[in-house]
Amino acid sequence: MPINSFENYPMSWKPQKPTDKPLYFALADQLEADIAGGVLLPGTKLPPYRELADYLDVNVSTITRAFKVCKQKGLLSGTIGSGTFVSYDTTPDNCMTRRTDSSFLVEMGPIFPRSNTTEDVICMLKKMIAEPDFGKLLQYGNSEGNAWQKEAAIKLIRKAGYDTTADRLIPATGGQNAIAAILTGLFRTGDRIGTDPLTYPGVKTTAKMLGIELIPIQQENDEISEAGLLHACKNEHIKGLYIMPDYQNPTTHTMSLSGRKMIAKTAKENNLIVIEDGAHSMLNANPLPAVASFAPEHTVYIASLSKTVAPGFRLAYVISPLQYKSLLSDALYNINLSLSPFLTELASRMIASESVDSIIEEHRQLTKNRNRLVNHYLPKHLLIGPDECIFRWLLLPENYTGKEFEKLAQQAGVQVYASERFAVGKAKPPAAVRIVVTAPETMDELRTGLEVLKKLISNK
Amino acid sequence: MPINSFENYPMSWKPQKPTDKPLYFALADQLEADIAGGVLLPGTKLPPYRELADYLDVNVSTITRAFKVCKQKGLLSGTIGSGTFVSYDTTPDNCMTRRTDSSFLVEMGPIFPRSNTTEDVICMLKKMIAEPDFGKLLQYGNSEGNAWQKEAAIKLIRKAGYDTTADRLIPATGGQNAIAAILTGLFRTGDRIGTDPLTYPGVKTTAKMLGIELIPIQQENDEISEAGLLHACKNEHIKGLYIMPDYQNPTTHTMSLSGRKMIAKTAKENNLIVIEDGAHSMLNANPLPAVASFAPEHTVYIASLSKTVAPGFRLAYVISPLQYKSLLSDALYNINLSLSPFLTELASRMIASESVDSIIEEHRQLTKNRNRLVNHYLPKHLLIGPDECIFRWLLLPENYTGKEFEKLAQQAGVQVYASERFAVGKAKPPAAVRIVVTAPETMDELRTGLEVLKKLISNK
DNA sequence: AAATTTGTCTATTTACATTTC
DNA sequence: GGAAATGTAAATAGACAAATT
Repeated sequence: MPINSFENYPMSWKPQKPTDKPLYFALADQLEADIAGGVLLPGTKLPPYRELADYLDVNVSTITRAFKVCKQKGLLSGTIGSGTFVSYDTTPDNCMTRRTDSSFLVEMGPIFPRSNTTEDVICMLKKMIAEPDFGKLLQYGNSEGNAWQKEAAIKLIRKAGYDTTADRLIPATGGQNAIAAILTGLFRTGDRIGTDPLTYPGVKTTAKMLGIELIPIQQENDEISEAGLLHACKNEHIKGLYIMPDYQNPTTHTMSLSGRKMIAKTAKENNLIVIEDGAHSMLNANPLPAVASFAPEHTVYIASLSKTVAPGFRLAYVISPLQYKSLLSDALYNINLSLSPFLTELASRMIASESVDSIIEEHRQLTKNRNRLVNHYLPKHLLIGPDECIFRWLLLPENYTGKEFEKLAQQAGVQVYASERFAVGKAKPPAAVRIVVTAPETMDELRTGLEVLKKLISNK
Repeated sequence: MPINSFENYPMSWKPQKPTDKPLYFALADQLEADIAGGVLLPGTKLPPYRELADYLDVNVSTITRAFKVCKQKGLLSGTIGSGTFVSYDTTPDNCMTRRTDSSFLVEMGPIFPRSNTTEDVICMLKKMIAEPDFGKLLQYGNSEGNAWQKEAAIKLIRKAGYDTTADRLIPATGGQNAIAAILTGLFRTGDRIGTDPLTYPGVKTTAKMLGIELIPIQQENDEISEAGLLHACKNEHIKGLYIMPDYQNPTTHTMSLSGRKMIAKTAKENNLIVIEDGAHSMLNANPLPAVASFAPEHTVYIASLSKTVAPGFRLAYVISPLQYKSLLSDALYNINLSLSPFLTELASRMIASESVDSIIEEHRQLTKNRNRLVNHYLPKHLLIGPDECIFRWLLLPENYTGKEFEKLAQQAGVQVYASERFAVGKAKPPAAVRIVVTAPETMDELRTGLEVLKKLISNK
């Protein structure tokens, strides 16, 4: 029997004690239902384990076990000393690809590059078809890709700030595919990975699916701090760290050289697996060296070739430390079996072609042009991010939350993504939204969208 | 302190008690190392939990926990009453795609279809390139695929024995990709899935990676028996069942109508998720109805379109019960983001084209022709499987194990796959190998391979 | 047929380390 | 700066159920 009566003490959550199901299981279920049902709001502090245990007349460990289930689902986030909180990173609708039913919306939500390579691709295709060996590309391929394809990739990746070798390359069908393979191949349910407090939602959903806990790392000057990282290594036992050093999604922040070196050093000293997502590194004409350059044996680098050069071709490379190569190869094999040799060949030829530099440059120009329009419409002091970045981070006036703004914008016909979509853990996300400047089909559409956003901001 | 001295009792495994690491962890590690190192051979019976606990002077539960880790890795397999055994399903080299360095080998190991559609594809490509909307196929696609593509797929899947609707279809990049998505989306670490005692290795490796335990189901007349399935539901708490009803890999068995109905019925009654792999269903000109036909709300059907019609195009469809649709869509999104719209369009057009029937028929003829040659070389009483199947199951004479035979064949220049590669759990796999008759590039190569196999069989 | 063997599972015990106040 | 609050995790206890003998 409970010793104290808690009827006088306000408890933020009062679960029922079940009779049929296992206790820990039933508690986890109730908690999940109450979070989903809005009974428990993000940021809510839950009662201490011992208090709950006392209230239900069970042992502390039973509470621990119940809460662990929810933590692996990304619903809770706790710290010794301060307590357990409901996470902000609930992701009801996280779809990042274009909705089919929303042609009436100005789309500035999901990240779409806008590069027109149609003519070049057609030209390349015609050449390929005419070659005598074309038929071979329609059979099953080997899983590795061939030598010249890798060399072409290496040449391109060098431009993104990482100089590597062919024996470390493993092809994947796009950056998200690479992330999924890395998380399944190198991590297991219950493992923890550090991230920025706001991070790419594709990592959030995948980690959630696999039961991997994401731990937000404390920042300083908008990037991961040494103290925060060390703290997470020591106290949260993180096994890996996911970062996007160039034009971080969604904050657009580019990590300093010293920050990169610090992460490399810390990774080596604490045997961390750094997952470095180079998704946007190619946008930069003069990128800083990748973290992988400083710690190649502790960094898995993701080079997404589809973004600028060959959109829609679904080709990325994982550049693996030698120690993890076979695990990663196996994981990619388990997920994909093999890539389409035809598509790989086509994408590789595009990458290796003479026009590749001009394609990239053209894309940069287009992005700058669009951003000029964005700068024109939106107030400078609220708009974060350089003109080369294909998305911007828009801070909101007082009394808006990102979520509210997203909804209002949607009602006004413009899709943007609120900061809540990117939030990891219990910390309240800032009032901000991400706007993808290259997503609207035309300049006119972009203008329409910006006008709506401008009006919404001025209203408050 | 241990009460008894076990020095007089032979214990099949005597672990060290560690001092530094956690007990359960260290024990799991030792066990894994000893299995990998050959100290513990497949089939070995380990000491009972209580005996080990007594010997190490720890609690039974500690042993349970240590062994659980290994079970999730597929290394152990235990039953109440009979004890714990080292599994046969160790998979050192399970790569099913063509090796790059083995052009000197006659390849009859991995499953390659051999269908020549080059001319048709070139024709289709030329048409597509000329169309004004071609450029759209090079952008990011929506994740769902469009309506006519789905209709084309449905028409084809109907020929494989399952009549379904477009709202259940989710595209994937090939059958293995579909399996990975189903296992990550609908199952979690620690869940159990029933399989045939010999099953497709792609499921084995993926399950192992995800910590999902595969439970072999007892058979009767070469297919899963009702008693065996019920037993696994009740006692092993399986949450799913993986089956390949047509030309089962590797035994070539095609499941009876009553077997299909039994599985559908049992799945409904026990709320099982049946994963029905239709990989080879299209090989059959008159297939029986799919299990999914009898239990559409409990069966996730995998329709692999790449195998016969569009090899190398990496297109498959997951046909999902409505209750699991969003979980599976999310999982495929997390793994792939989206498919290449270009490749999907190309493959879909091939599937929808008028020549699709003749392509399939041609492939069937080719397979039959090759199998006639196989029948000619190998003894009838050892050779399992119909002439329409692209692989055969070769029983071996006494004193061979599959593994030994595979090795000898390899040394003689022929690659086949031993039964051990397909084995699940502790049961000793039969002495047999799988030979893929469509894998060799030419008829001559096939003949060369068969001559080698024939000689090896006669020698003993 | 009953007793014994054997694995499974939830909940508890206990020690521990960090953060907060 | 020390005590209290708080979460973590390994190991144990004990009830349970199936398979074997």
